[in-house]
Amino acid sequence: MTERILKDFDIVMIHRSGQCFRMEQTGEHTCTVIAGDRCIEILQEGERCCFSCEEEEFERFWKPYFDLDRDYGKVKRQIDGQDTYLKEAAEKGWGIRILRQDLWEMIVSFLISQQNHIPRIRRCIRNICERYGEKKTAPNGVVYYGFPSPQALSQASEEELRACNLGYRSKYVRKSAEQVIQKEVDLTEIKRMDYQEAKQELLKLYGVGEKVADCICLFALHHLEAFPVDTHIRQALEKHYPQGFPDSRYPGIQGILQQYIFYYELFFT
DNA sequence: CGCCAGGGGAGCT
DNA sequence: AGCTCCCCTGGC
Repeated sequence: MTERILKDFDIVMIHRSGQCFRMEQTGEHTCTVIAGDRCIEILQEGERCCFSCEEEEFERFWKPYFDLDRDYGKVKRQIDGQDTYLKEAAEKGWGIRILRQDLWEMIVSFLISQQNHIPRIRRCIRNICERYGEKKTAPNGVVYYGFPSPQALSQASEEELRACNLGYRSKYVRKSAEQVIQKEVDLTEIKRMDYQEAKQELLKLYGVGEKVADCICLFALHHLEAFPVDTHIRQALEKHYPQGFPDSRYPGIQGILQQYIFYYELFFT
């Protein structure tokens, strides 16, 4: 068990922001998070947070995972005081953080996300994990499934993936898995690249376009300058930033602001 | 019940 | 650059 007082961190907000599809809210103040081959329970009451892991694992894995070394208060203070819309969005989205999730998992998750709702994305991912992932048991006895490897997913037939509810995205997942295995796209290399290079490389994957590539850059590679534009964001930009989002004012934190806007549009409009 | 949009992208023109 | 189809679930 690890206890911390954490400012600007709200586990329920992170869950609701929909960047992590393997997070489950189990109570008013509790969440379960599965990341890679780990599973953790988190209890939060105000700024008091309890993580069901040892100090060492918390420091080495979960602290970077939840981006706890970054000062999000500083991000808030950088927002243009005249920009009431963005200030409001940041206020309502307070506690959200940009996670550092697994690269392959984000590729598959955002391939599945297209033309899809968050509850269904979650269900699709649960299906493929239960079918193709490795079954594991947490120290507290909870059974969970790891995320299926590229090998495991490339061996699934398109029909089987459709049975997991992926629909026409099945062939995207299969082909991308194949491209990764063949090192046509090298995931290890991508992790070393800067934002622009990584994005170009990700666009080679079948089924990955601009928006999905940006989501992967943001949620797996932690390139905070990535600003994924989906239908919600596009509408918000047209309405509030007819001359375009002021990128140059917010170098290296656009992705965080995008999450505030996305969350605000999803829940408050 | 029917209708329709929903965290896009590929494959045409 | 613009258009159509991909699939299917939840909300109205």
